[in-house]
Amino acid sequence: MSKPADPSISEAESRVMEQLWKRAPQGSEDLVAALHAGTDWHENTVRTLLHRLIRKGAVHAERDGRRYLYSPVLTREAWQSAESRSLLNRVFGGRVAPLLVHFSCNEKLGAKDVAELRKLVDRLEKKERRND
Amino acid sequence: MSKPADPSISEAESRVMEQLWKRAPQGSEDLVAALHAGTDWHENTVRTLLHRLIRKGAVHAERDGRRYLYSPVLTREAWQSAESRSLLNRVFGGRVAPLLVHFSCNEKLGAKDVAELRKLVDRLEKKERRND
DNA sequence: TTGCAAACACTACACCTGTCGTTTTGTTTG
DNA sequence: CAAACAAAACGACAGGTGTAGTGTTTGCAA
Repeated sequence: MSKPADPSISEAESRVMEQLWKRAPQGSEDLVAALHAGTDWHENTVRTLLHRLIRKGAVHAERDGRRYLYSPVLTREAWQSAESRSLLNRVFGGRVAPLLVHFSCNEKLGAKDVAELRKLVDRLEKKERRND
Repeated sequence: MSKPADPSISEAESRVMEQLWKRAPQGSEDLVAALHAGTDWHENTVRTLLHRLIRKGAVHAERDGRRYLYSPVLTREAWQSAESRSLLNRVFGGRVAPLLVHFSCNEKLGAKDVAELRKLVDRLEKKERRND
């Protein structure tokens, strides 16, 4: 039943995960290439990060002839959830509203974003009325 | 003109900042007491964190007789902004909407939160209409 | 079978963090 | 003034991170 994959992924490690979330499984050569465009990491750097991710249970490696194919175990959604929750607790005392207000006020929201938000609020209010 | 106070505050350090944001200036004794309730940190731990915060430019210390009084330089808002932006970029590719959707869907929002959100959306829409 | 390059594994190292222990120093008081 | 004490400064140490260098295995070509 393999541990729940401790999601304490470091910044650099998350870059590797991003590649794996885009496409999997991948050999390290592809990963190195993809990451070299954008980070200039040495190929050993990528391998080290892969090892650490495997040790953390976030990535799975299976042999394929002379090399390995790597796949993500931790899902992007689970990671986003964990990171978001961490921010929420660390920075906003666990309360969602201040965070939403902060983002809405301080980040530029396009019309699309606002529309999205409005739909959301509508849904939330409907749900609320339903089970009050 | 003192540097802009690199906001890379660690988890433990932020606990100290929280105390200073509540009340400032404070002597280390008060800080130690306040933090001991809740963290069980040794008094030297708190002092070390204070020093690191000073070195980072996030806290200012001024002599007061035989001890120091500490005050925050970095504001809570600036810190929240920096942390939020970091999450946004690291985890959500810099796009706000997915983040808002994530929080709204995955965290339990109380009626108060929803009301808050609604006011927000109203304001945003009004602003939008005003300058379109 | 043997040697080679590719792919992988192991080691390194400096800096950050969490968490104190130890030494210095500036004050207060006998 | 000197001893004692408290506050602060400095040092420490293990574990994580960013970023690689060096050693080792191995499937394949000759």
